[in-house]
Amino acid sequence: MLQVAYIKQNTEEVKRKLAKKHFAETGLVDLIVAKDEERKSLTFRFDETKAKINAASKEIGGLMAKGQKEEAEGRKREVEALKAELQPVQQQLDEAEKAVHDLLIKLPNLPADAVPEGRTPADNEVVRTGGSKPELPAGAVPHWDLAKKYDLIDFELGNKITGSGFPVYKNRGARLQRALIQYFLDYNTAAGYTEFMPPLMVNEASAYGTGQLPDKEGQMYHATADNLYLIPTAEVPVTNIYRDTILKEAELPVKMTAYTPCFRREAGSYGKDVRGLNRLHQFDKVEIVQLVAAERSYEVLEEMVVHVEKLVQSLGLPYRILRLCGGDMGFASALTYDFEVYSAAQEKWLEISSVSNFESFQANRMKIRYKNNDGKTQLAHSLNGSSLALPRILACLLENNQTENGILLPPALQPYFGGEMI
RNA sequence: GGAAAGGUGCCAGAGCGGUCGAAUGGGACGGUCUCGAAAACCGUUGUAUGGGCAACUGUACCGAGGGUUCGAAUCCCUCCCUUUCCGCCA
Repeated sequence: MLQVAYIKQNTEEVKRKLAKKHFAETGLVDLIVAKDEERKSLTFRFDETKAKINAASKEIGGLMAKGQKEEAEGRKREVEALKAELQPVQQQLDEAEKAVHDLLIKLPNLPADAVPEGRTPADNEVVRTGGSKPELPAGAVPHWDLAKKYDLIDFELGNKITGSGFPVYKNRGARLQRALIQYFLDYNTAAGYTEFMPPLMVNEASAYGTGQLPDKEGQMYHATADNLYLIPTAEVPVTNIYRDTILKEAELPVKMTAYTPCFRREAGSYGKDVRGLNRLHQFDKVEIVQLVAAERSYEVLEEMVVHVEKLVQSLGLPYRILRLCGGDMGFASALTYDFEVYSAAQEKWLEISSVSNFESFQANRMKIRYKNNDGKTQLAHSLNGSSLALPRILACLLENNQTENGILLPPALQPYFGGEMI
């Protein structure tokens, strides 16, 4: 959520930046400014009247103590009148506050200057590429065939137990998942991230905090009997650890990592790219989250990108890093880098990580603040990224490393898996 | 699921319906002392939002939302949550 004060001071800039994100309703900006002015003057009137009432009530206390009953009664009638006067003001004030808030949460975060212009994924900017596309042996097949051939994943069984998009990993497929999770977590903790195992269900306040609610409600599985949501990413419970807290600047940066399954209803998913592991309702992911001082967030973003990049490199996968254009970015993000790896048999780039700086957008919703060294309290900046999402990594590992004798695992993974080949 | 208790500041923990933003203790921070540290002593230790150049000051906030009252942390109602005991159970 953007800060009203910022919007009021930089109205034109806000509109221009929203346009870059292809946010259509820039008229909301003027509405917010107007509503907030209304809120402010109502607040003034409310406070003024309330101050009179409080003062009079105090006097009544004194008069009663001295036994001056008639005087007290007189003051009481005055207060009654003031209260009648206050009542409609209070009502209007409540409405104005709610209106400002309801408008504010409709605005997406502003894109950073580095964000490329553009509307669709085709406009994303390739920042770097690495690795090289492998020469596949004759008769190379996509991962869903390999998964069957080596008995690693049973998609049909998942259909039976739950439904499509819930694969069952088995044998060395399950073992490889475990190895990847362990490897990713070790890699992250070695870089100073503290490991968490958070709840996989969150309450409304948490889902609101990271921006899943109110707009993206359809994306989450909702346990209505208890009003809890299955997490679409570890970002939700992990970032919410610090909801409503004021840190000391010395405590920053807060670096957290967590492995969790992620659940996505993907309500609006188009029937494309859904084969095999490409798009699932439940998948595993290791996430990294940082809370940092405002001045440092872009520096940290680059650090996180390099961190993820080295991890991808260690898996020996061909990859590219994209800077997302205004139209393709997420609602809450100010700058996002997507990582894609090349799935050689499908001949497709698959997104396996998204690293974003949210600046103070999430922190403002969650009230994550820090007291800086001058003693001033301000909003922290939050960042997160996948490090990494498992299914598509698995798909690439299988496809890119297939040989006639089996699948050769990258050296970094072998000790975790306990073998070289599948 | 049944029964009971309770939700107050960073934590613990007081709080006859009026002067309570809230005692006290601990912690943290600053200072005195010290070669340095500990101890001791002194001081500081809210958030949000208005007004003011500032000093300062108004308002709101004691789980959330309503209500009673001139006045609510204190009384009433609803909801949420926590703890303990019983039941069930990995």
